[in-house]
Amino acid sequence: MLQISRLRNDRKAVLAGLAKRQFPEAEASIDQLLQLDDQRRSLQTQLDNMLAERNQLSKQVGSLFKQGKQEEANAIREQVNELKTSAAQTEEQLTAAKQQLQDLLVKLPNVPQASVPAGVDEADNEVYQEHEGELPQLGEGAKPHWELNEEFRVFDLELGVRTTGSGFPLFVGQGARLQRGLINYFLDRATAAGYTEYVAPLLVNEATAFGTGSLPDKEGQMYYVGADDFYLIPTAEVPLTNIYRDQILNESDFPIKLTGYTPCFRREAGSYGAHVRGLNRVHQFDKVEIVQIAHPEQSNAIHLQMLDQVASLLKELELPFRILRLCGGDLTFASALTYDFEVWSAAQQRWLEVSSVSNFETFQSNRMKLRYRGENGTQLAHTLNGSALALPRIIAALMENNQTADGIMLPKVLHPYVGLENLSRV
RNA sequence: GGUGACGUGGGUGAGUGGCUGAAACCACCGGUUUGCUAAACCGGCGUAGUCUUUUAAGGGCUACCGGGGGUUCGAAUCCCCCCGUCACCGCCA
Repeated sequence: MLQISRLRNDRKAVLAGLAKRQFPEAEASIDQLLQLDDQRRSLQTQLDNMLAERNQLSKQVGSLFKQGKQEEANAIREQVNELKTSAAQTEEQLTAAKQQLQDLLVKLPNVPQASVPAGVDEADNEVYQEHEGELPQLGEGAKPHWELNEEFRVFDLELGVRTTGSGFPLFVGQGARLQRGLINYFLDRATAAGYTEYVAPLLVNEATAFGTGSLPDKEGQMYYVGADDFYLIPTAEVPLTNIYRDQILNESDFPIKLTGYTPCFRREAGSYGAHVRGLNRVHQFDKVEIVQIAHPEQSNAIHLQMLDQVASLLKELELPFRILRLCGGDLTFASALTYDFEVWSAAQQRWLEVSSVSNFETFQSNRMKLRYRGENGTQLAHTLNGSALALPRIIAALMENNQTADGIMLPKVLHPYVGLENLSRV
């Protein structure tokens, strides 16, 4: 959520930023917001004045009663009663204005940073870091992971259909073991980098879903448990970042680094068709997330450190990858700057997104009221997060890129974690 | 799920209708004292909104004592609903 003061003081820059997102209604929206805010302030002042008068009169009533001046006291009581009626009206108007303001404000997406390229969709993303060297070539007969899976049975989608529905894979035997090994490996690397590990709830309340910006923007994309009014988390970012909701930190608390492994649940409504085969797109998947709460002046540097963290994982996994800087049109609602990591799938001959690392600046913290005490009083902190990493596509890429006649070779770093050097045909 | 007790500032904890945005203590910050550290002493110390030509520091007002609603001239204090914590009972991986 953007701050009204920013819309007011920095209108031009905000508009220029939002233009990169293909958000044509920005100008009308902002004008209306500023108008509503003027209205809100004037009503607030009116109401405050009425309440001040009421308070003062009420005090008089008290002392008049003590002096035994009943009649005078009763006269003032009358007066206050009249005042109460008009104050109630003003308050109603104020509440309405605030509500309108809020409803409009939460629909404005974050302002992209200057470095974000303008653009409509993923075709306009900018390659931030190209893959070094040649992309690996597989021999004749190389198979995509869903075909390999027929021989290796790493996962089972049909079993998922039986228990739940499409897009809920089960991992089986060596596949389950690989999954468990990857989670431990990712968590070990995160904690080694100073992130504190949490095991967080997978169901969150509305305030939490709102805090990170999943509501109202992604309402239909989250699974919702109506009986208890809970949402299934689409990422560990949601519970982890909200740990600090409504907090006022000290500058010395920075940086705050959190990590956690969770399953993630996404309805992915409307995303059927091409490129959703096998593990490419599923409703439930596992992910290790890293989150940082940062001082505003440090968030961009921290963002780059987080990129290094993710890059080092992919290097150790020996997977060819590149880093994209997302264009305005591809940026998620809450993000000011996002880098995507894509791993090359040699068998599918395409890049698969495996991680997204974003700086939200004050967009989430303004919703969460996550502040710190700084030199200029209390101000909003910055929040950042990234996947380090999401499992299914990593598994897909490992399967595809490392297929040999002797099985699927696992990178060295995973040997102790998985207890296997390669996956075998079953 | 049932019954009971409770929910006050970063913490402990006073406060049952006006003089309480809230005592006291602890923590924290600044200072005095001090070989160093500690102790002692003095001072400061909530958040948010709004108004204000405050040169700057600021000042005024409003709201907030789990959340929402009500009673009253006036609510942390009384009433109702909800949420949470704890204890016991029930159920249970």
